[in-house]
Amino acid sequence: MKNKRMFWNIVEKIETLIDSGAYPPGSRLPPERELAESFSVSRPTIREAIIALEVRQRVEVKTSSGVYVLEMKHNKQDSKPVSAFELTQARALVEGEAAALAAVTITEPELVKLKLTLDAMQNGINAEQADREFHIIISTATRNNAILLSVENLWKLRDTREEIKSAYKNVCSQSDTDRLDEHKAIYNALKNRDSQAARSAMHHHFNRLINALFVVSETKALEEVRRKSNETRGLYSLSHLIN
Amino acid sequence: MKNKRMFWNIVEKIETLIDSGAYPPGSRLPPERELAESFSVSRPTIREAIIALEVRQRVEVKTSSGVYVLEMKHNKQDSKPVSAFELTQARALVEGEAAALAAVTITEPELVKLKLTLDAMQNGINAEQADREFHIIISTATRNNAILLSVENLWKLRDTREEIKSAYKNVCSQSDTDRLDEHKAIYNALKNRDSQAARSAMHHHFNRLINALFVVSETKALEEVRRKSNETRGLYSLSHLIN
DNA sequence: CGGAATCATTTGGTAATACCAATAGCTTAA
DNA sequence: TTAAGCTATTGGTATTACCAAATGATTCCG
Repeated sequence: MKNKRMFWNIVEKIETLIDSGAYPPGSRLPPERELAESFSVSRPTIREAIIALEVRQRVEVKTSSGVYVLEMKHNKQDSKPVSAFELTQARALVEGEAAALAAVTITEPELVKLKLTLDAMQNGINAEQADREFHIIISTATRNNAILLSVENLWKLRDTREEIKSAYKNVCSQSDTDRLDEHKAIYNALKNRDSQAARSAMHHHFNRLINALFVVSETKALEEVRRKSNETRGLYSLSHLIN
Repeated sequence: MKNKRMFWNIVEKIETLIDSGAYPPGSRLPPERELAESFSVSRPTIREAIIALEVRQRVEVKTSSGVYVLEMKHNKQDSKPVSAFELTQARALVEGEAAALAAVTITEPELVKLKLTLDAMQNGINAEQADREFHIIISTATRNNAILLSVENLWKLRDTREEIKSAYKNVCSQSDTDRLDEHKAIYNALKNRDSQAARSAMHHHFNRLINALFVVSETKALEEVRRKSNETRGLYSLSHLIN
């Protein structure tokens, strides 16, 4: 445990103090010497911790005046909560359009690479990796970096939210064959340069995912949760997109 | 100049050295004591600089071994070039779907707020601000934070890329009335809860934008050609032969 | 001769201390 | 009452020392 250097512990403690409200934004931290004594470490260690906090934009150091707590805007939790359902719906919309666009812009080499991810997934080796590549290749094939960035951002969202990751984990491990079939359908649509079919296949792909997520959440939840689930099902429906 | 604390200067110097290739990723930096001597500062100052670099994920410190340069993945390189065309196309797709979804989820208060942005735009006060609010309100109305985040990210892209900002500036300043009419069309579609119409109206909105961007870029390209031809005209001039 | 144990050196980690410079608050003098 | 100046506070930097872990060379044993 003590493998971490001392100053990281101090950083953690000070951050905890700040978050707890002991030192609200704008207020001044105790002098370095005091902190050193109260944490039973030397002053250099305290300085290192403060510098780490400064680089993280949690505090601002004013020479000869003190260390002041900053408002945390850009760095931390301005991130609105995003559920697995929201993420999936967003992916359906964005990647559906990406697929429709890619159908007319995808190149032969990219089709080959897509096929490779299908094979990898079929063989069960690195299925998750293959899944990600599949979607990224399609986004790249749009020849539009803004779209690629959007899709990548949604993946990043999936990676950073623990609850989303676990929800996806439950779903993906079950229905490997479904996923593979859907990827094949998307691939075929792209190969045929059929925008409509590509979009539709992508929508079905995510629609199945959303339903699976609901099944999982319903299975896991108690009666009351199930009731709420049914209420929100309408909210995240893709029915307006699916014929 | 020397207002900045010493260690920031050191951070800068070391980063420059790393970027210059003197210390490629994976390589080890000189020992702290050496760095201290070569930069003519004390060892604590070097340590502070290294800690700043560590927090920034530029280097990794291995106790008793050395500090090693990291691959810079997360921080930099999202610098894929994005043109105004790509951004606009992406916005058309994403916000088109957002509008279609919002048509069935938007609330009355949100419709009122949308109307207010129309009025503001009509009066010409803070037109840009009103424009942004219009699109953000619709994204919010989807009840999907993942979609809202995607739209916000695209706006952020617009704000951070200088060339995109100027391109948009040229276009927006011209066709105020077009933009207002299109916003009204979108608003009406949402008010009528017509998904198809909302998507279509949003697409038309961005389609006009793309066309306008083309006109601008063609104009600029023409100017560029003319400028270059004037340059080369001098270069290949025969005037010195002609009395 | 070769592999493994050992030891010394290197290198970062932490502490203690001293002094400097800028700030901020208080005191004092006009 | 106000402004000037002084002083204690506080961060900035340097120096020194010692510790612990990692590394590499050396040596010893099989």
